[in-house]
Amino acid sequence: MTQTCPNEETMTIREMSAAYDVTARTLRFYESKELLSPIRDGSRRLFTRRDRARLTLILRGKRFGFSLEELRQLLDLYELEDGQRTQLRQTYDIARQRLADLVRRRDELDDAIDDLSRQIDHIAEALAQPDGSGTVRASKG
Amino acid sequence: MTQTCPNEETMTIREMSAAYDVTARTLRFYESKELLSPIRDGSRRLFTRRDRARLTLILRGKRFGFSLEELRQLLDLYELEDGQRTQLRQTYDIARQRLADLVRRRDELDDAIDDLSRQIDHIAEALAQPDGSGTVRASKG
DNA sequence: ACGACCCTAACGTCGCGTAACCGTTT
DNA sequence: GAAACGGTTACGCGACGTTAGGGTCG
Repeated sequence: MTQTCPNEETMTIREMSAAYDVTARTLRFYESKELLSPIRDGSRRLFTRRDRARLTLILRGKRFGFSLEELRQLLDLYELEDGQRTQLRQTYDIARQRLADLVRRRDELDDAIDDLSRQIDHIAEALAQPDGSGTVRASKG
Repeated sequence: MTQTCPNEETMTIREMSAAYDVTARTLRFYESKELLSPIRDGSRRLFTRRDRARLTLILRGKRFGFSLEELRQLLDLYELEDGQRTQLRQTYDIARQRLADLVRRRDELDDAIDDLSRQIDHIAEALAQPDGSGTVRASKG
């Protein structure tokens, strides 16, 4: 053992990927994008509490539709000066923007679901027909 | 004019992109993926009614969450022998699969929207605080 | 000779997955 | 000596965007 445990709070890449259900590749990728910055034990990565906090935010943020680049910027803002009014304001604004985007996306998805449901019903009807009365043609609108 | 108008029904790439609100690049890309097959006037593309019908389906399909490859297959099925039972069956099955996917995605989106809304409320509270009582820290989950 | 339009070819983007190949530790 | 972990490099996908460079009209 060169230095098996420099700090009880650190985790190996395996432990991280198990704990957060992401691949090791993803963790390395996030490091390369400067979203995480694990310390090193030789060549091996050791992820700190800070990395874990950031990863939590990253994974959440992704669910919100943030891009990794946007998340990096947000994390850096948090890091810079925590609780600072201006940054918080920016985060708030960006978050509200995102929310609006998500809602818009969902509405589109709703439309798509309605449309596809109707299409499926039409196909079902056509399938129920005894013979090829050939009225399936996809146009009409 | 070498052959300005071989058919009144054809459209140039510009006309297409204007009519369907897609870029010329997209149309060329779709041709390269064999989703469209415009005829040529020299090197220039002329899009036929058939191309337009297909593009309509493609753009719809994309809203349904179909990939271009899936759409190509579906279009080819339609083309092959219209109204044929087996193909219709396949289309139906694929469409139902897609629908399930879309619904799952929407549910996730709903969750994300709820989460983000709550986050925004928290930030709003923090912003309402008179001083930096520093309780913004993103963890807690 | 000019702009407006067209073309092809090919690299850039995003978020990783998936090898491939190598070294170290157990 | 082989399994199980770690590492780096680098190509692949999907759906185009984006130069770069050149041809063809009126």
